Amino acid sequence: MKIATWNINGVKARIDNLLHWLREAEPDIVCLQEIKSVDEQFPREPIESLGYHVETSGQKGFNGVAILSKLRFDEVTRGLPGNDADEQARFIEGVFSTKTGALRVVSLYLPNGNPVASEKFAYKLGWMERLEGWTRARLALEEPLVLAGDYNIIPEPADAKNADAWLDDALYQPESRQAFRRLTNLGMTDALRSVSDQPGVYTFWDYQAGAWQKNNGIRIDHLMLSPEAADRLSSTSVQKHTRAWEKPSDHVPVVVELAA
DNA sequence: ATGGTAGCCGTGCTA
Repeated sequence: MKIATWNINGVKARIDNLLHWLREAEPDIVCLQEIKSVDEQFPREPIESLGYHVETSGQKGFNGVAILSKLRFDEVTRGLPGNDADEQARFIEGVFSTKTGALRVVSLYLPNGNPVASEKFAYKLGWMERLEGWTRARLALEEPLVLAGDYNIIPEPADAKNADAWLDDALYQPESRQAFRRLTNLGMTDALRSVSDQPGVYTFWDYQAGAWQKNNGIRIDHLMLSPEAADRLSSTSVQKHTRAWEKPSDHVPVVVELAA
């Protein structure tokens, strides 16, 4: 079972790349972020033609998440609970039936939070607090759970080419990193980190200032696994080659393979 | 080096 996350940075602008990658990598479940599309405009037909079921939570212009799955959805839930005033499309949960039981997969797009001295950073921290509460409740189910997405968090210095350059950035604030660690402390496993703690594994390279050419990247796209999912983790992969494609997203897909 | 690029949608906002 191959489960992927990819911040696509505009699904309509990226549809050719997405279809090419789906054919090449053949993932079973794909979590997309920043689809930047309303649900009605999401290019679902060519994706469905490749054998995927499609569930979206979009909004106009920015944000928006989706899950593509070769398995049928048993349940779909949109939105992270805990703030009725929050209208940003950043969270969608799908439940699937596998040979070994239920599998829960979330596609999340955590707020960027910049600039730090703004209500945007407070929104980010509030969102993370809600995510922590949601995760604690879901962990009580003792099911395989994959929380996949763009966390907009650099967990450790080794997750940036030049961590010092991010000291004033919301992605690398102590509060952001602490909130990420709280997910780990609840029992969630950072899939990539658990396979290797080698530095220099990045998932995002800015379009600006030749970041890709200089390998000036950061690791901010994460798949967090419940114990029941982590027990089945067999491999991980960062699909770095897609960053060199024509019209690339600034993020690349990250894939985990779970046994059975 | 306080710029630079990209998407969406409309001439600004978000990242």
